[in-house]
Formats: sequence, structure tokens, C-alpha cells
Amino acid sequence: MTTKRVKGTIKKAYQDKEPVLLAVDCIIFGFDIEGLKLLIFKRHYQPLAGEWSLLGSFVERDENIKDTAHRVLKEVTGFNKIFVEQLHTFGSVARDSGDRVVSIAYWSLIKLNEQNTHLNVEGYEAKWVDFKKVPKLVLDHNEMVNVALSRLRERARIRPIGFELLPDKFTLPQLFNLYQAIYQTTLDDRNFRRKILRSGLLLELGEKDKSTSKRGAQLYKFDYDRYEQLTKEGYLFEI
Amino acid sequence: MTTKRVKGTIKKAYQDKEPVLLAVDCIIFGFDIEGLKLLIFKRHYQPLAGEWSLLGSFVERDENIKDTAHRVLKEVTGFNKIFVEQLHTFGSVARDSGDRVVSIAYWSLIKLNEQNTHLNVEGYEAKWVDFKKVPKLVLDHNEMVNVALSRLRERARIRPIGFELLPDKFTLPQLFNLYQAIYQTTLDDRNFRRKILRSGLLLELGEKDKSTSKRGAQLYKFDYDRYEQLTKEGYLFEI
DNA sequence: CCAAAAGTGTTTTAATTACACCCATGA
DNA sequence: TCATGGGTGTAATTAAAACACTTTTGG
Repeated sequence: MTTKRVKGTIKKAYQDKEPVLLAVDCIIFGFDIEGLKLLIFKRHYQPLAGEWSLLGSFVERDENIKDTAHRVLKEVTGFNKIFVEQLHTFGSVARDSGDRVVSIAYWSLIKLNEQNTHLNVEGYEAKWVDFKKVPKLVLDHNEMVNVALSRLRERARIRPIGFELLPDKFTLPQLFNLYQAIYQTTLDDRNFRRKILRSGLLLELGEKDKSTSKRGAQLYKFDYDRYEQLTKEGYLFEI
Repeated sequence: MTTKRVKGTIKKAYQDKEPVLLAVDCIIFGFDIEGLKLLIFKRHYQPLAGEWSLLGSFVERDENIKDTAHRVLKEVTGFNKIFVEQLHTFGSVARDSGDRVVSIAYWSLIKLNEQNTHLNVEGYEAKWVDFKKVPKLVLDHNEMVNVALSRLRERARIRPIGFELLPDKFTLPQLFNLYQAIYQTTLDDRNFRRKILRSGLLLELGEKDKSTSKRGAQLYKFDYDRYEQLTKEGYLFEI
């Protein structure tokens, strides 16, 4: 016990042992007309090759952990302007079958209907799956997904994060469907509209999206600047 | 880039390099008559010996990271029945001056007025400091404290964790003062009482605490069972 | 008897809920 | 012209906010 107590005194001994390995795994959500989805990958290396998995990588010695996540995400999504947030670090001794690997999970939201739908999945076998029907994944990856889903729900309630899953220009029916999908519930559309518009965070664009109806639905974009401003003033978004 | 892509292909190379070290640091909050406080420690090992710091330890190879946190906390607090939650993992390359150390921060709430006020601080030089006047700590520990404080505020709003900072038996004025301290604001005591009592989560004990007034204040305890029950039914605590 | 802290009610205002029909348009 | 999805208003209920005095009791 006393040998463990203090960092300094045990470092040498610690380094001589087989080290704890450090990895990053990414939970990637997307949303389209069919609903909320998760991006999963077929592992093509041992152990557990051929099974479905989240995408991850080891953390390099000279790499910020945040950069590991961005590296992994950039490689598949091609881009950049996506929402990424650290989720939780998973570190049970038994979580990986072989080595001791501690994994820092990051969750990410990508705008599926954007041009970046063209995922750079060469070299990977990847697929989007309905978030309600995620297959068995390797190790504790299903648990990671569950934690990410809770976090998404928690965050979406108090932060305007839904917009990260929609194209830059979106319609109220899209946003409405997104919230219904996230919370797996039905909402009253009149009340939803009133509440979201009251926040003053949507800019009406004066354009219409006619892809889903003859009449067309008003397009909006999220006013990030105003949100920044309001947040500074102590405003709390809540839906 | 391609060499980094897949865990399997790089593992051997990865292990030959100097490893990334993994540590746990704990942010410990307490609350007493004087207000909300943070427990800090004087480092008695190099580097940075003599400076104020959070308490931490390296993660042992055969130890769950959660257990590392509990080990650290148990050693100082003597006990057990304390609130501990993972906060965030800090992993900038430059965060530690010497080795590459990634640190998983845990935050904790302890019931100061309990008998466990008798912290087992032999061997440590420790002190409670006002959370508004935290001195310069080593490395990125001040940032950790700030993140923990945000988390405390976020959590206290939507989960009944205030109780984790109070003795098992507490009075409404105590709880009221705690919330005022956490949010650094003044609240209306009538509205606060009504709201907290309406939740039905406080059990009136029929005893009075006369330590702060002649009249004495009604003692309550938090009804954990009822909270469990309500939570299952979809109840959301909010203060 | 009085200082000091504990405790209590009401009114006003704002938000939430529940609910059903008209609008615009392309095929 | 009609089927389809987009859009709108109001009343009832409930929660939030604002506000000041009375109670208890040990010293």
C-alpha cells in the first residue's frame, strides 16, 4: 500500500513492468431520414478479426489524446467540422482479452446529409446501423455505445447539440424528427415549434426545402454567434 | 498515418517505445459551516516537491481505474461511503513536465461534518481551502478543479447530489446554504423549501438540530430508496 | 424580553400542456 | 382536385417568481 501511495517513489518500478496501454475509441452518431444511426466497423486484425467494433487507435507517445480522436475521426469522415467530445474512460482490468488496455472513449456527431456522407471507408468495412439495433460489438464497446447514448440524450436536453446532426440548413420538421428519434417519444409539434423558435437561436433563411413535400418547408440555420453571446450572458438552452 | 491506423499492426512497435503512463488524480470537495471547500496536498516528492497538488497515484497494471480512485480516496478519507465519479481524462502531451502521463481525474464529495472529518492525513500535508481561493496547483490541476466545479454545478442542478456533501441528518437551512455556496448566488428560502419538499425525497426525522439556533431546525434525511424508485419511474430531480 | 435563526402563504407572472384545423402545392 | 406534409392559435393547468411577517427559545 505504501509503495503505491506516492507517484515519485514507485515510478521506476512502474516503468519496468509491462505498461498499461492507452487507446481511444470513437462512438459516431449520424442522423438521416431513416433515423439516428451508429457507425460501426468490421475488425480486420486479431484478436476478434471479423467482428463488429467501434473504430479506435492507440495513443501515440507524442500525441494529445484529443488528437488521437481527431485522427481517427478524420480518417473516416474526411472531415473536420464535426462535434467531438470526450465521453468516459474505460479501464477495467478485464475489459480487453489480451493486454491491459485502457480506452478513452470519444463520442461524435456527424452531419450525414452533408457532402461528407461520402465516408472514406476504403480499407474499412463500415456500416451505419439503427441505434436501436446495434449488434454485438467486441469487448465493452456496446457499453460504450450505451454511455454515449445517455450522454447524447442528456446533452441534447440542455445544449443545442441537435444541430450537429443536421445539415447546416435544416427544416423544423427535420429537427422535430431528430428530437423524437433521440428520445424515442412523440412530441407535440406545435409546442415544439413554439419552444424552439422562442429561443431565438434559429435564423430563418427565406429558402424552402421541397425535397419532402410539394409545399416545401422553411429552411433555418443555427445562429452559433447568438448562442455564444447568450451563453456568456448566462442563458441556458433547454428543450 | 497508415501505420497508426490499426491497433493490431502497430502494437509491437508501440510497446517497444517508452510507454504512456497512466495516473488518477482526485478532486475532493467538502462542505461545512464556512462553505464549499477543496482538499489539497503538499507534494513531498520530485518534481515539484513542496507545491500544492491534488492527490493521485499511478494506475497499477492489475487494478481497475475506478479502484485506483477508491484506493487514493480511502487512504485519506478513511472511508468508503463517499460519492466518487469519473470526471475527465487529461492527456495533453505537455501536461506533465517530465514523462508522458495521462491522468484520469475523479471527483468526489465527502461529508465533512461526519465523524470522518478525521482525515487520515498522516504522511501528507493536506488542507481544506475555500473553493473560491484555490492556490496555484502543480501541472494542470487547477484546470481539473475548474472542470470538477462545472460538473458539480451541472450535476447538482439535475441530480440530488447535494446530500453527498451533508451529514446523513441535515437541516433545510444547511441544504439551502449549500446550494447558495455551490452556485454563488442568493436564493429565496421560501421557494427553495417549497421546491425541495415538493420532491418528496426528504424524510422529516422529528428531531431538531439546536447547534445553530435556540429554536432548533428540523432534521431530515435523504430518502435514497424513494429516489431509486422514482428514478426508475422516469422522475427527474431538478432544483 | 429580545436577538437570532426557523419557518410559513399569497399573488403575479410565465411556462407548459392539450388539443384540431387550414394552407400550399405538384402531380 | 386531392393527397401530402407544413404550418398555425387558444384555453386550462401548472410551475416559478416575488415578496414580509410570525414563531420559538436560550441567554
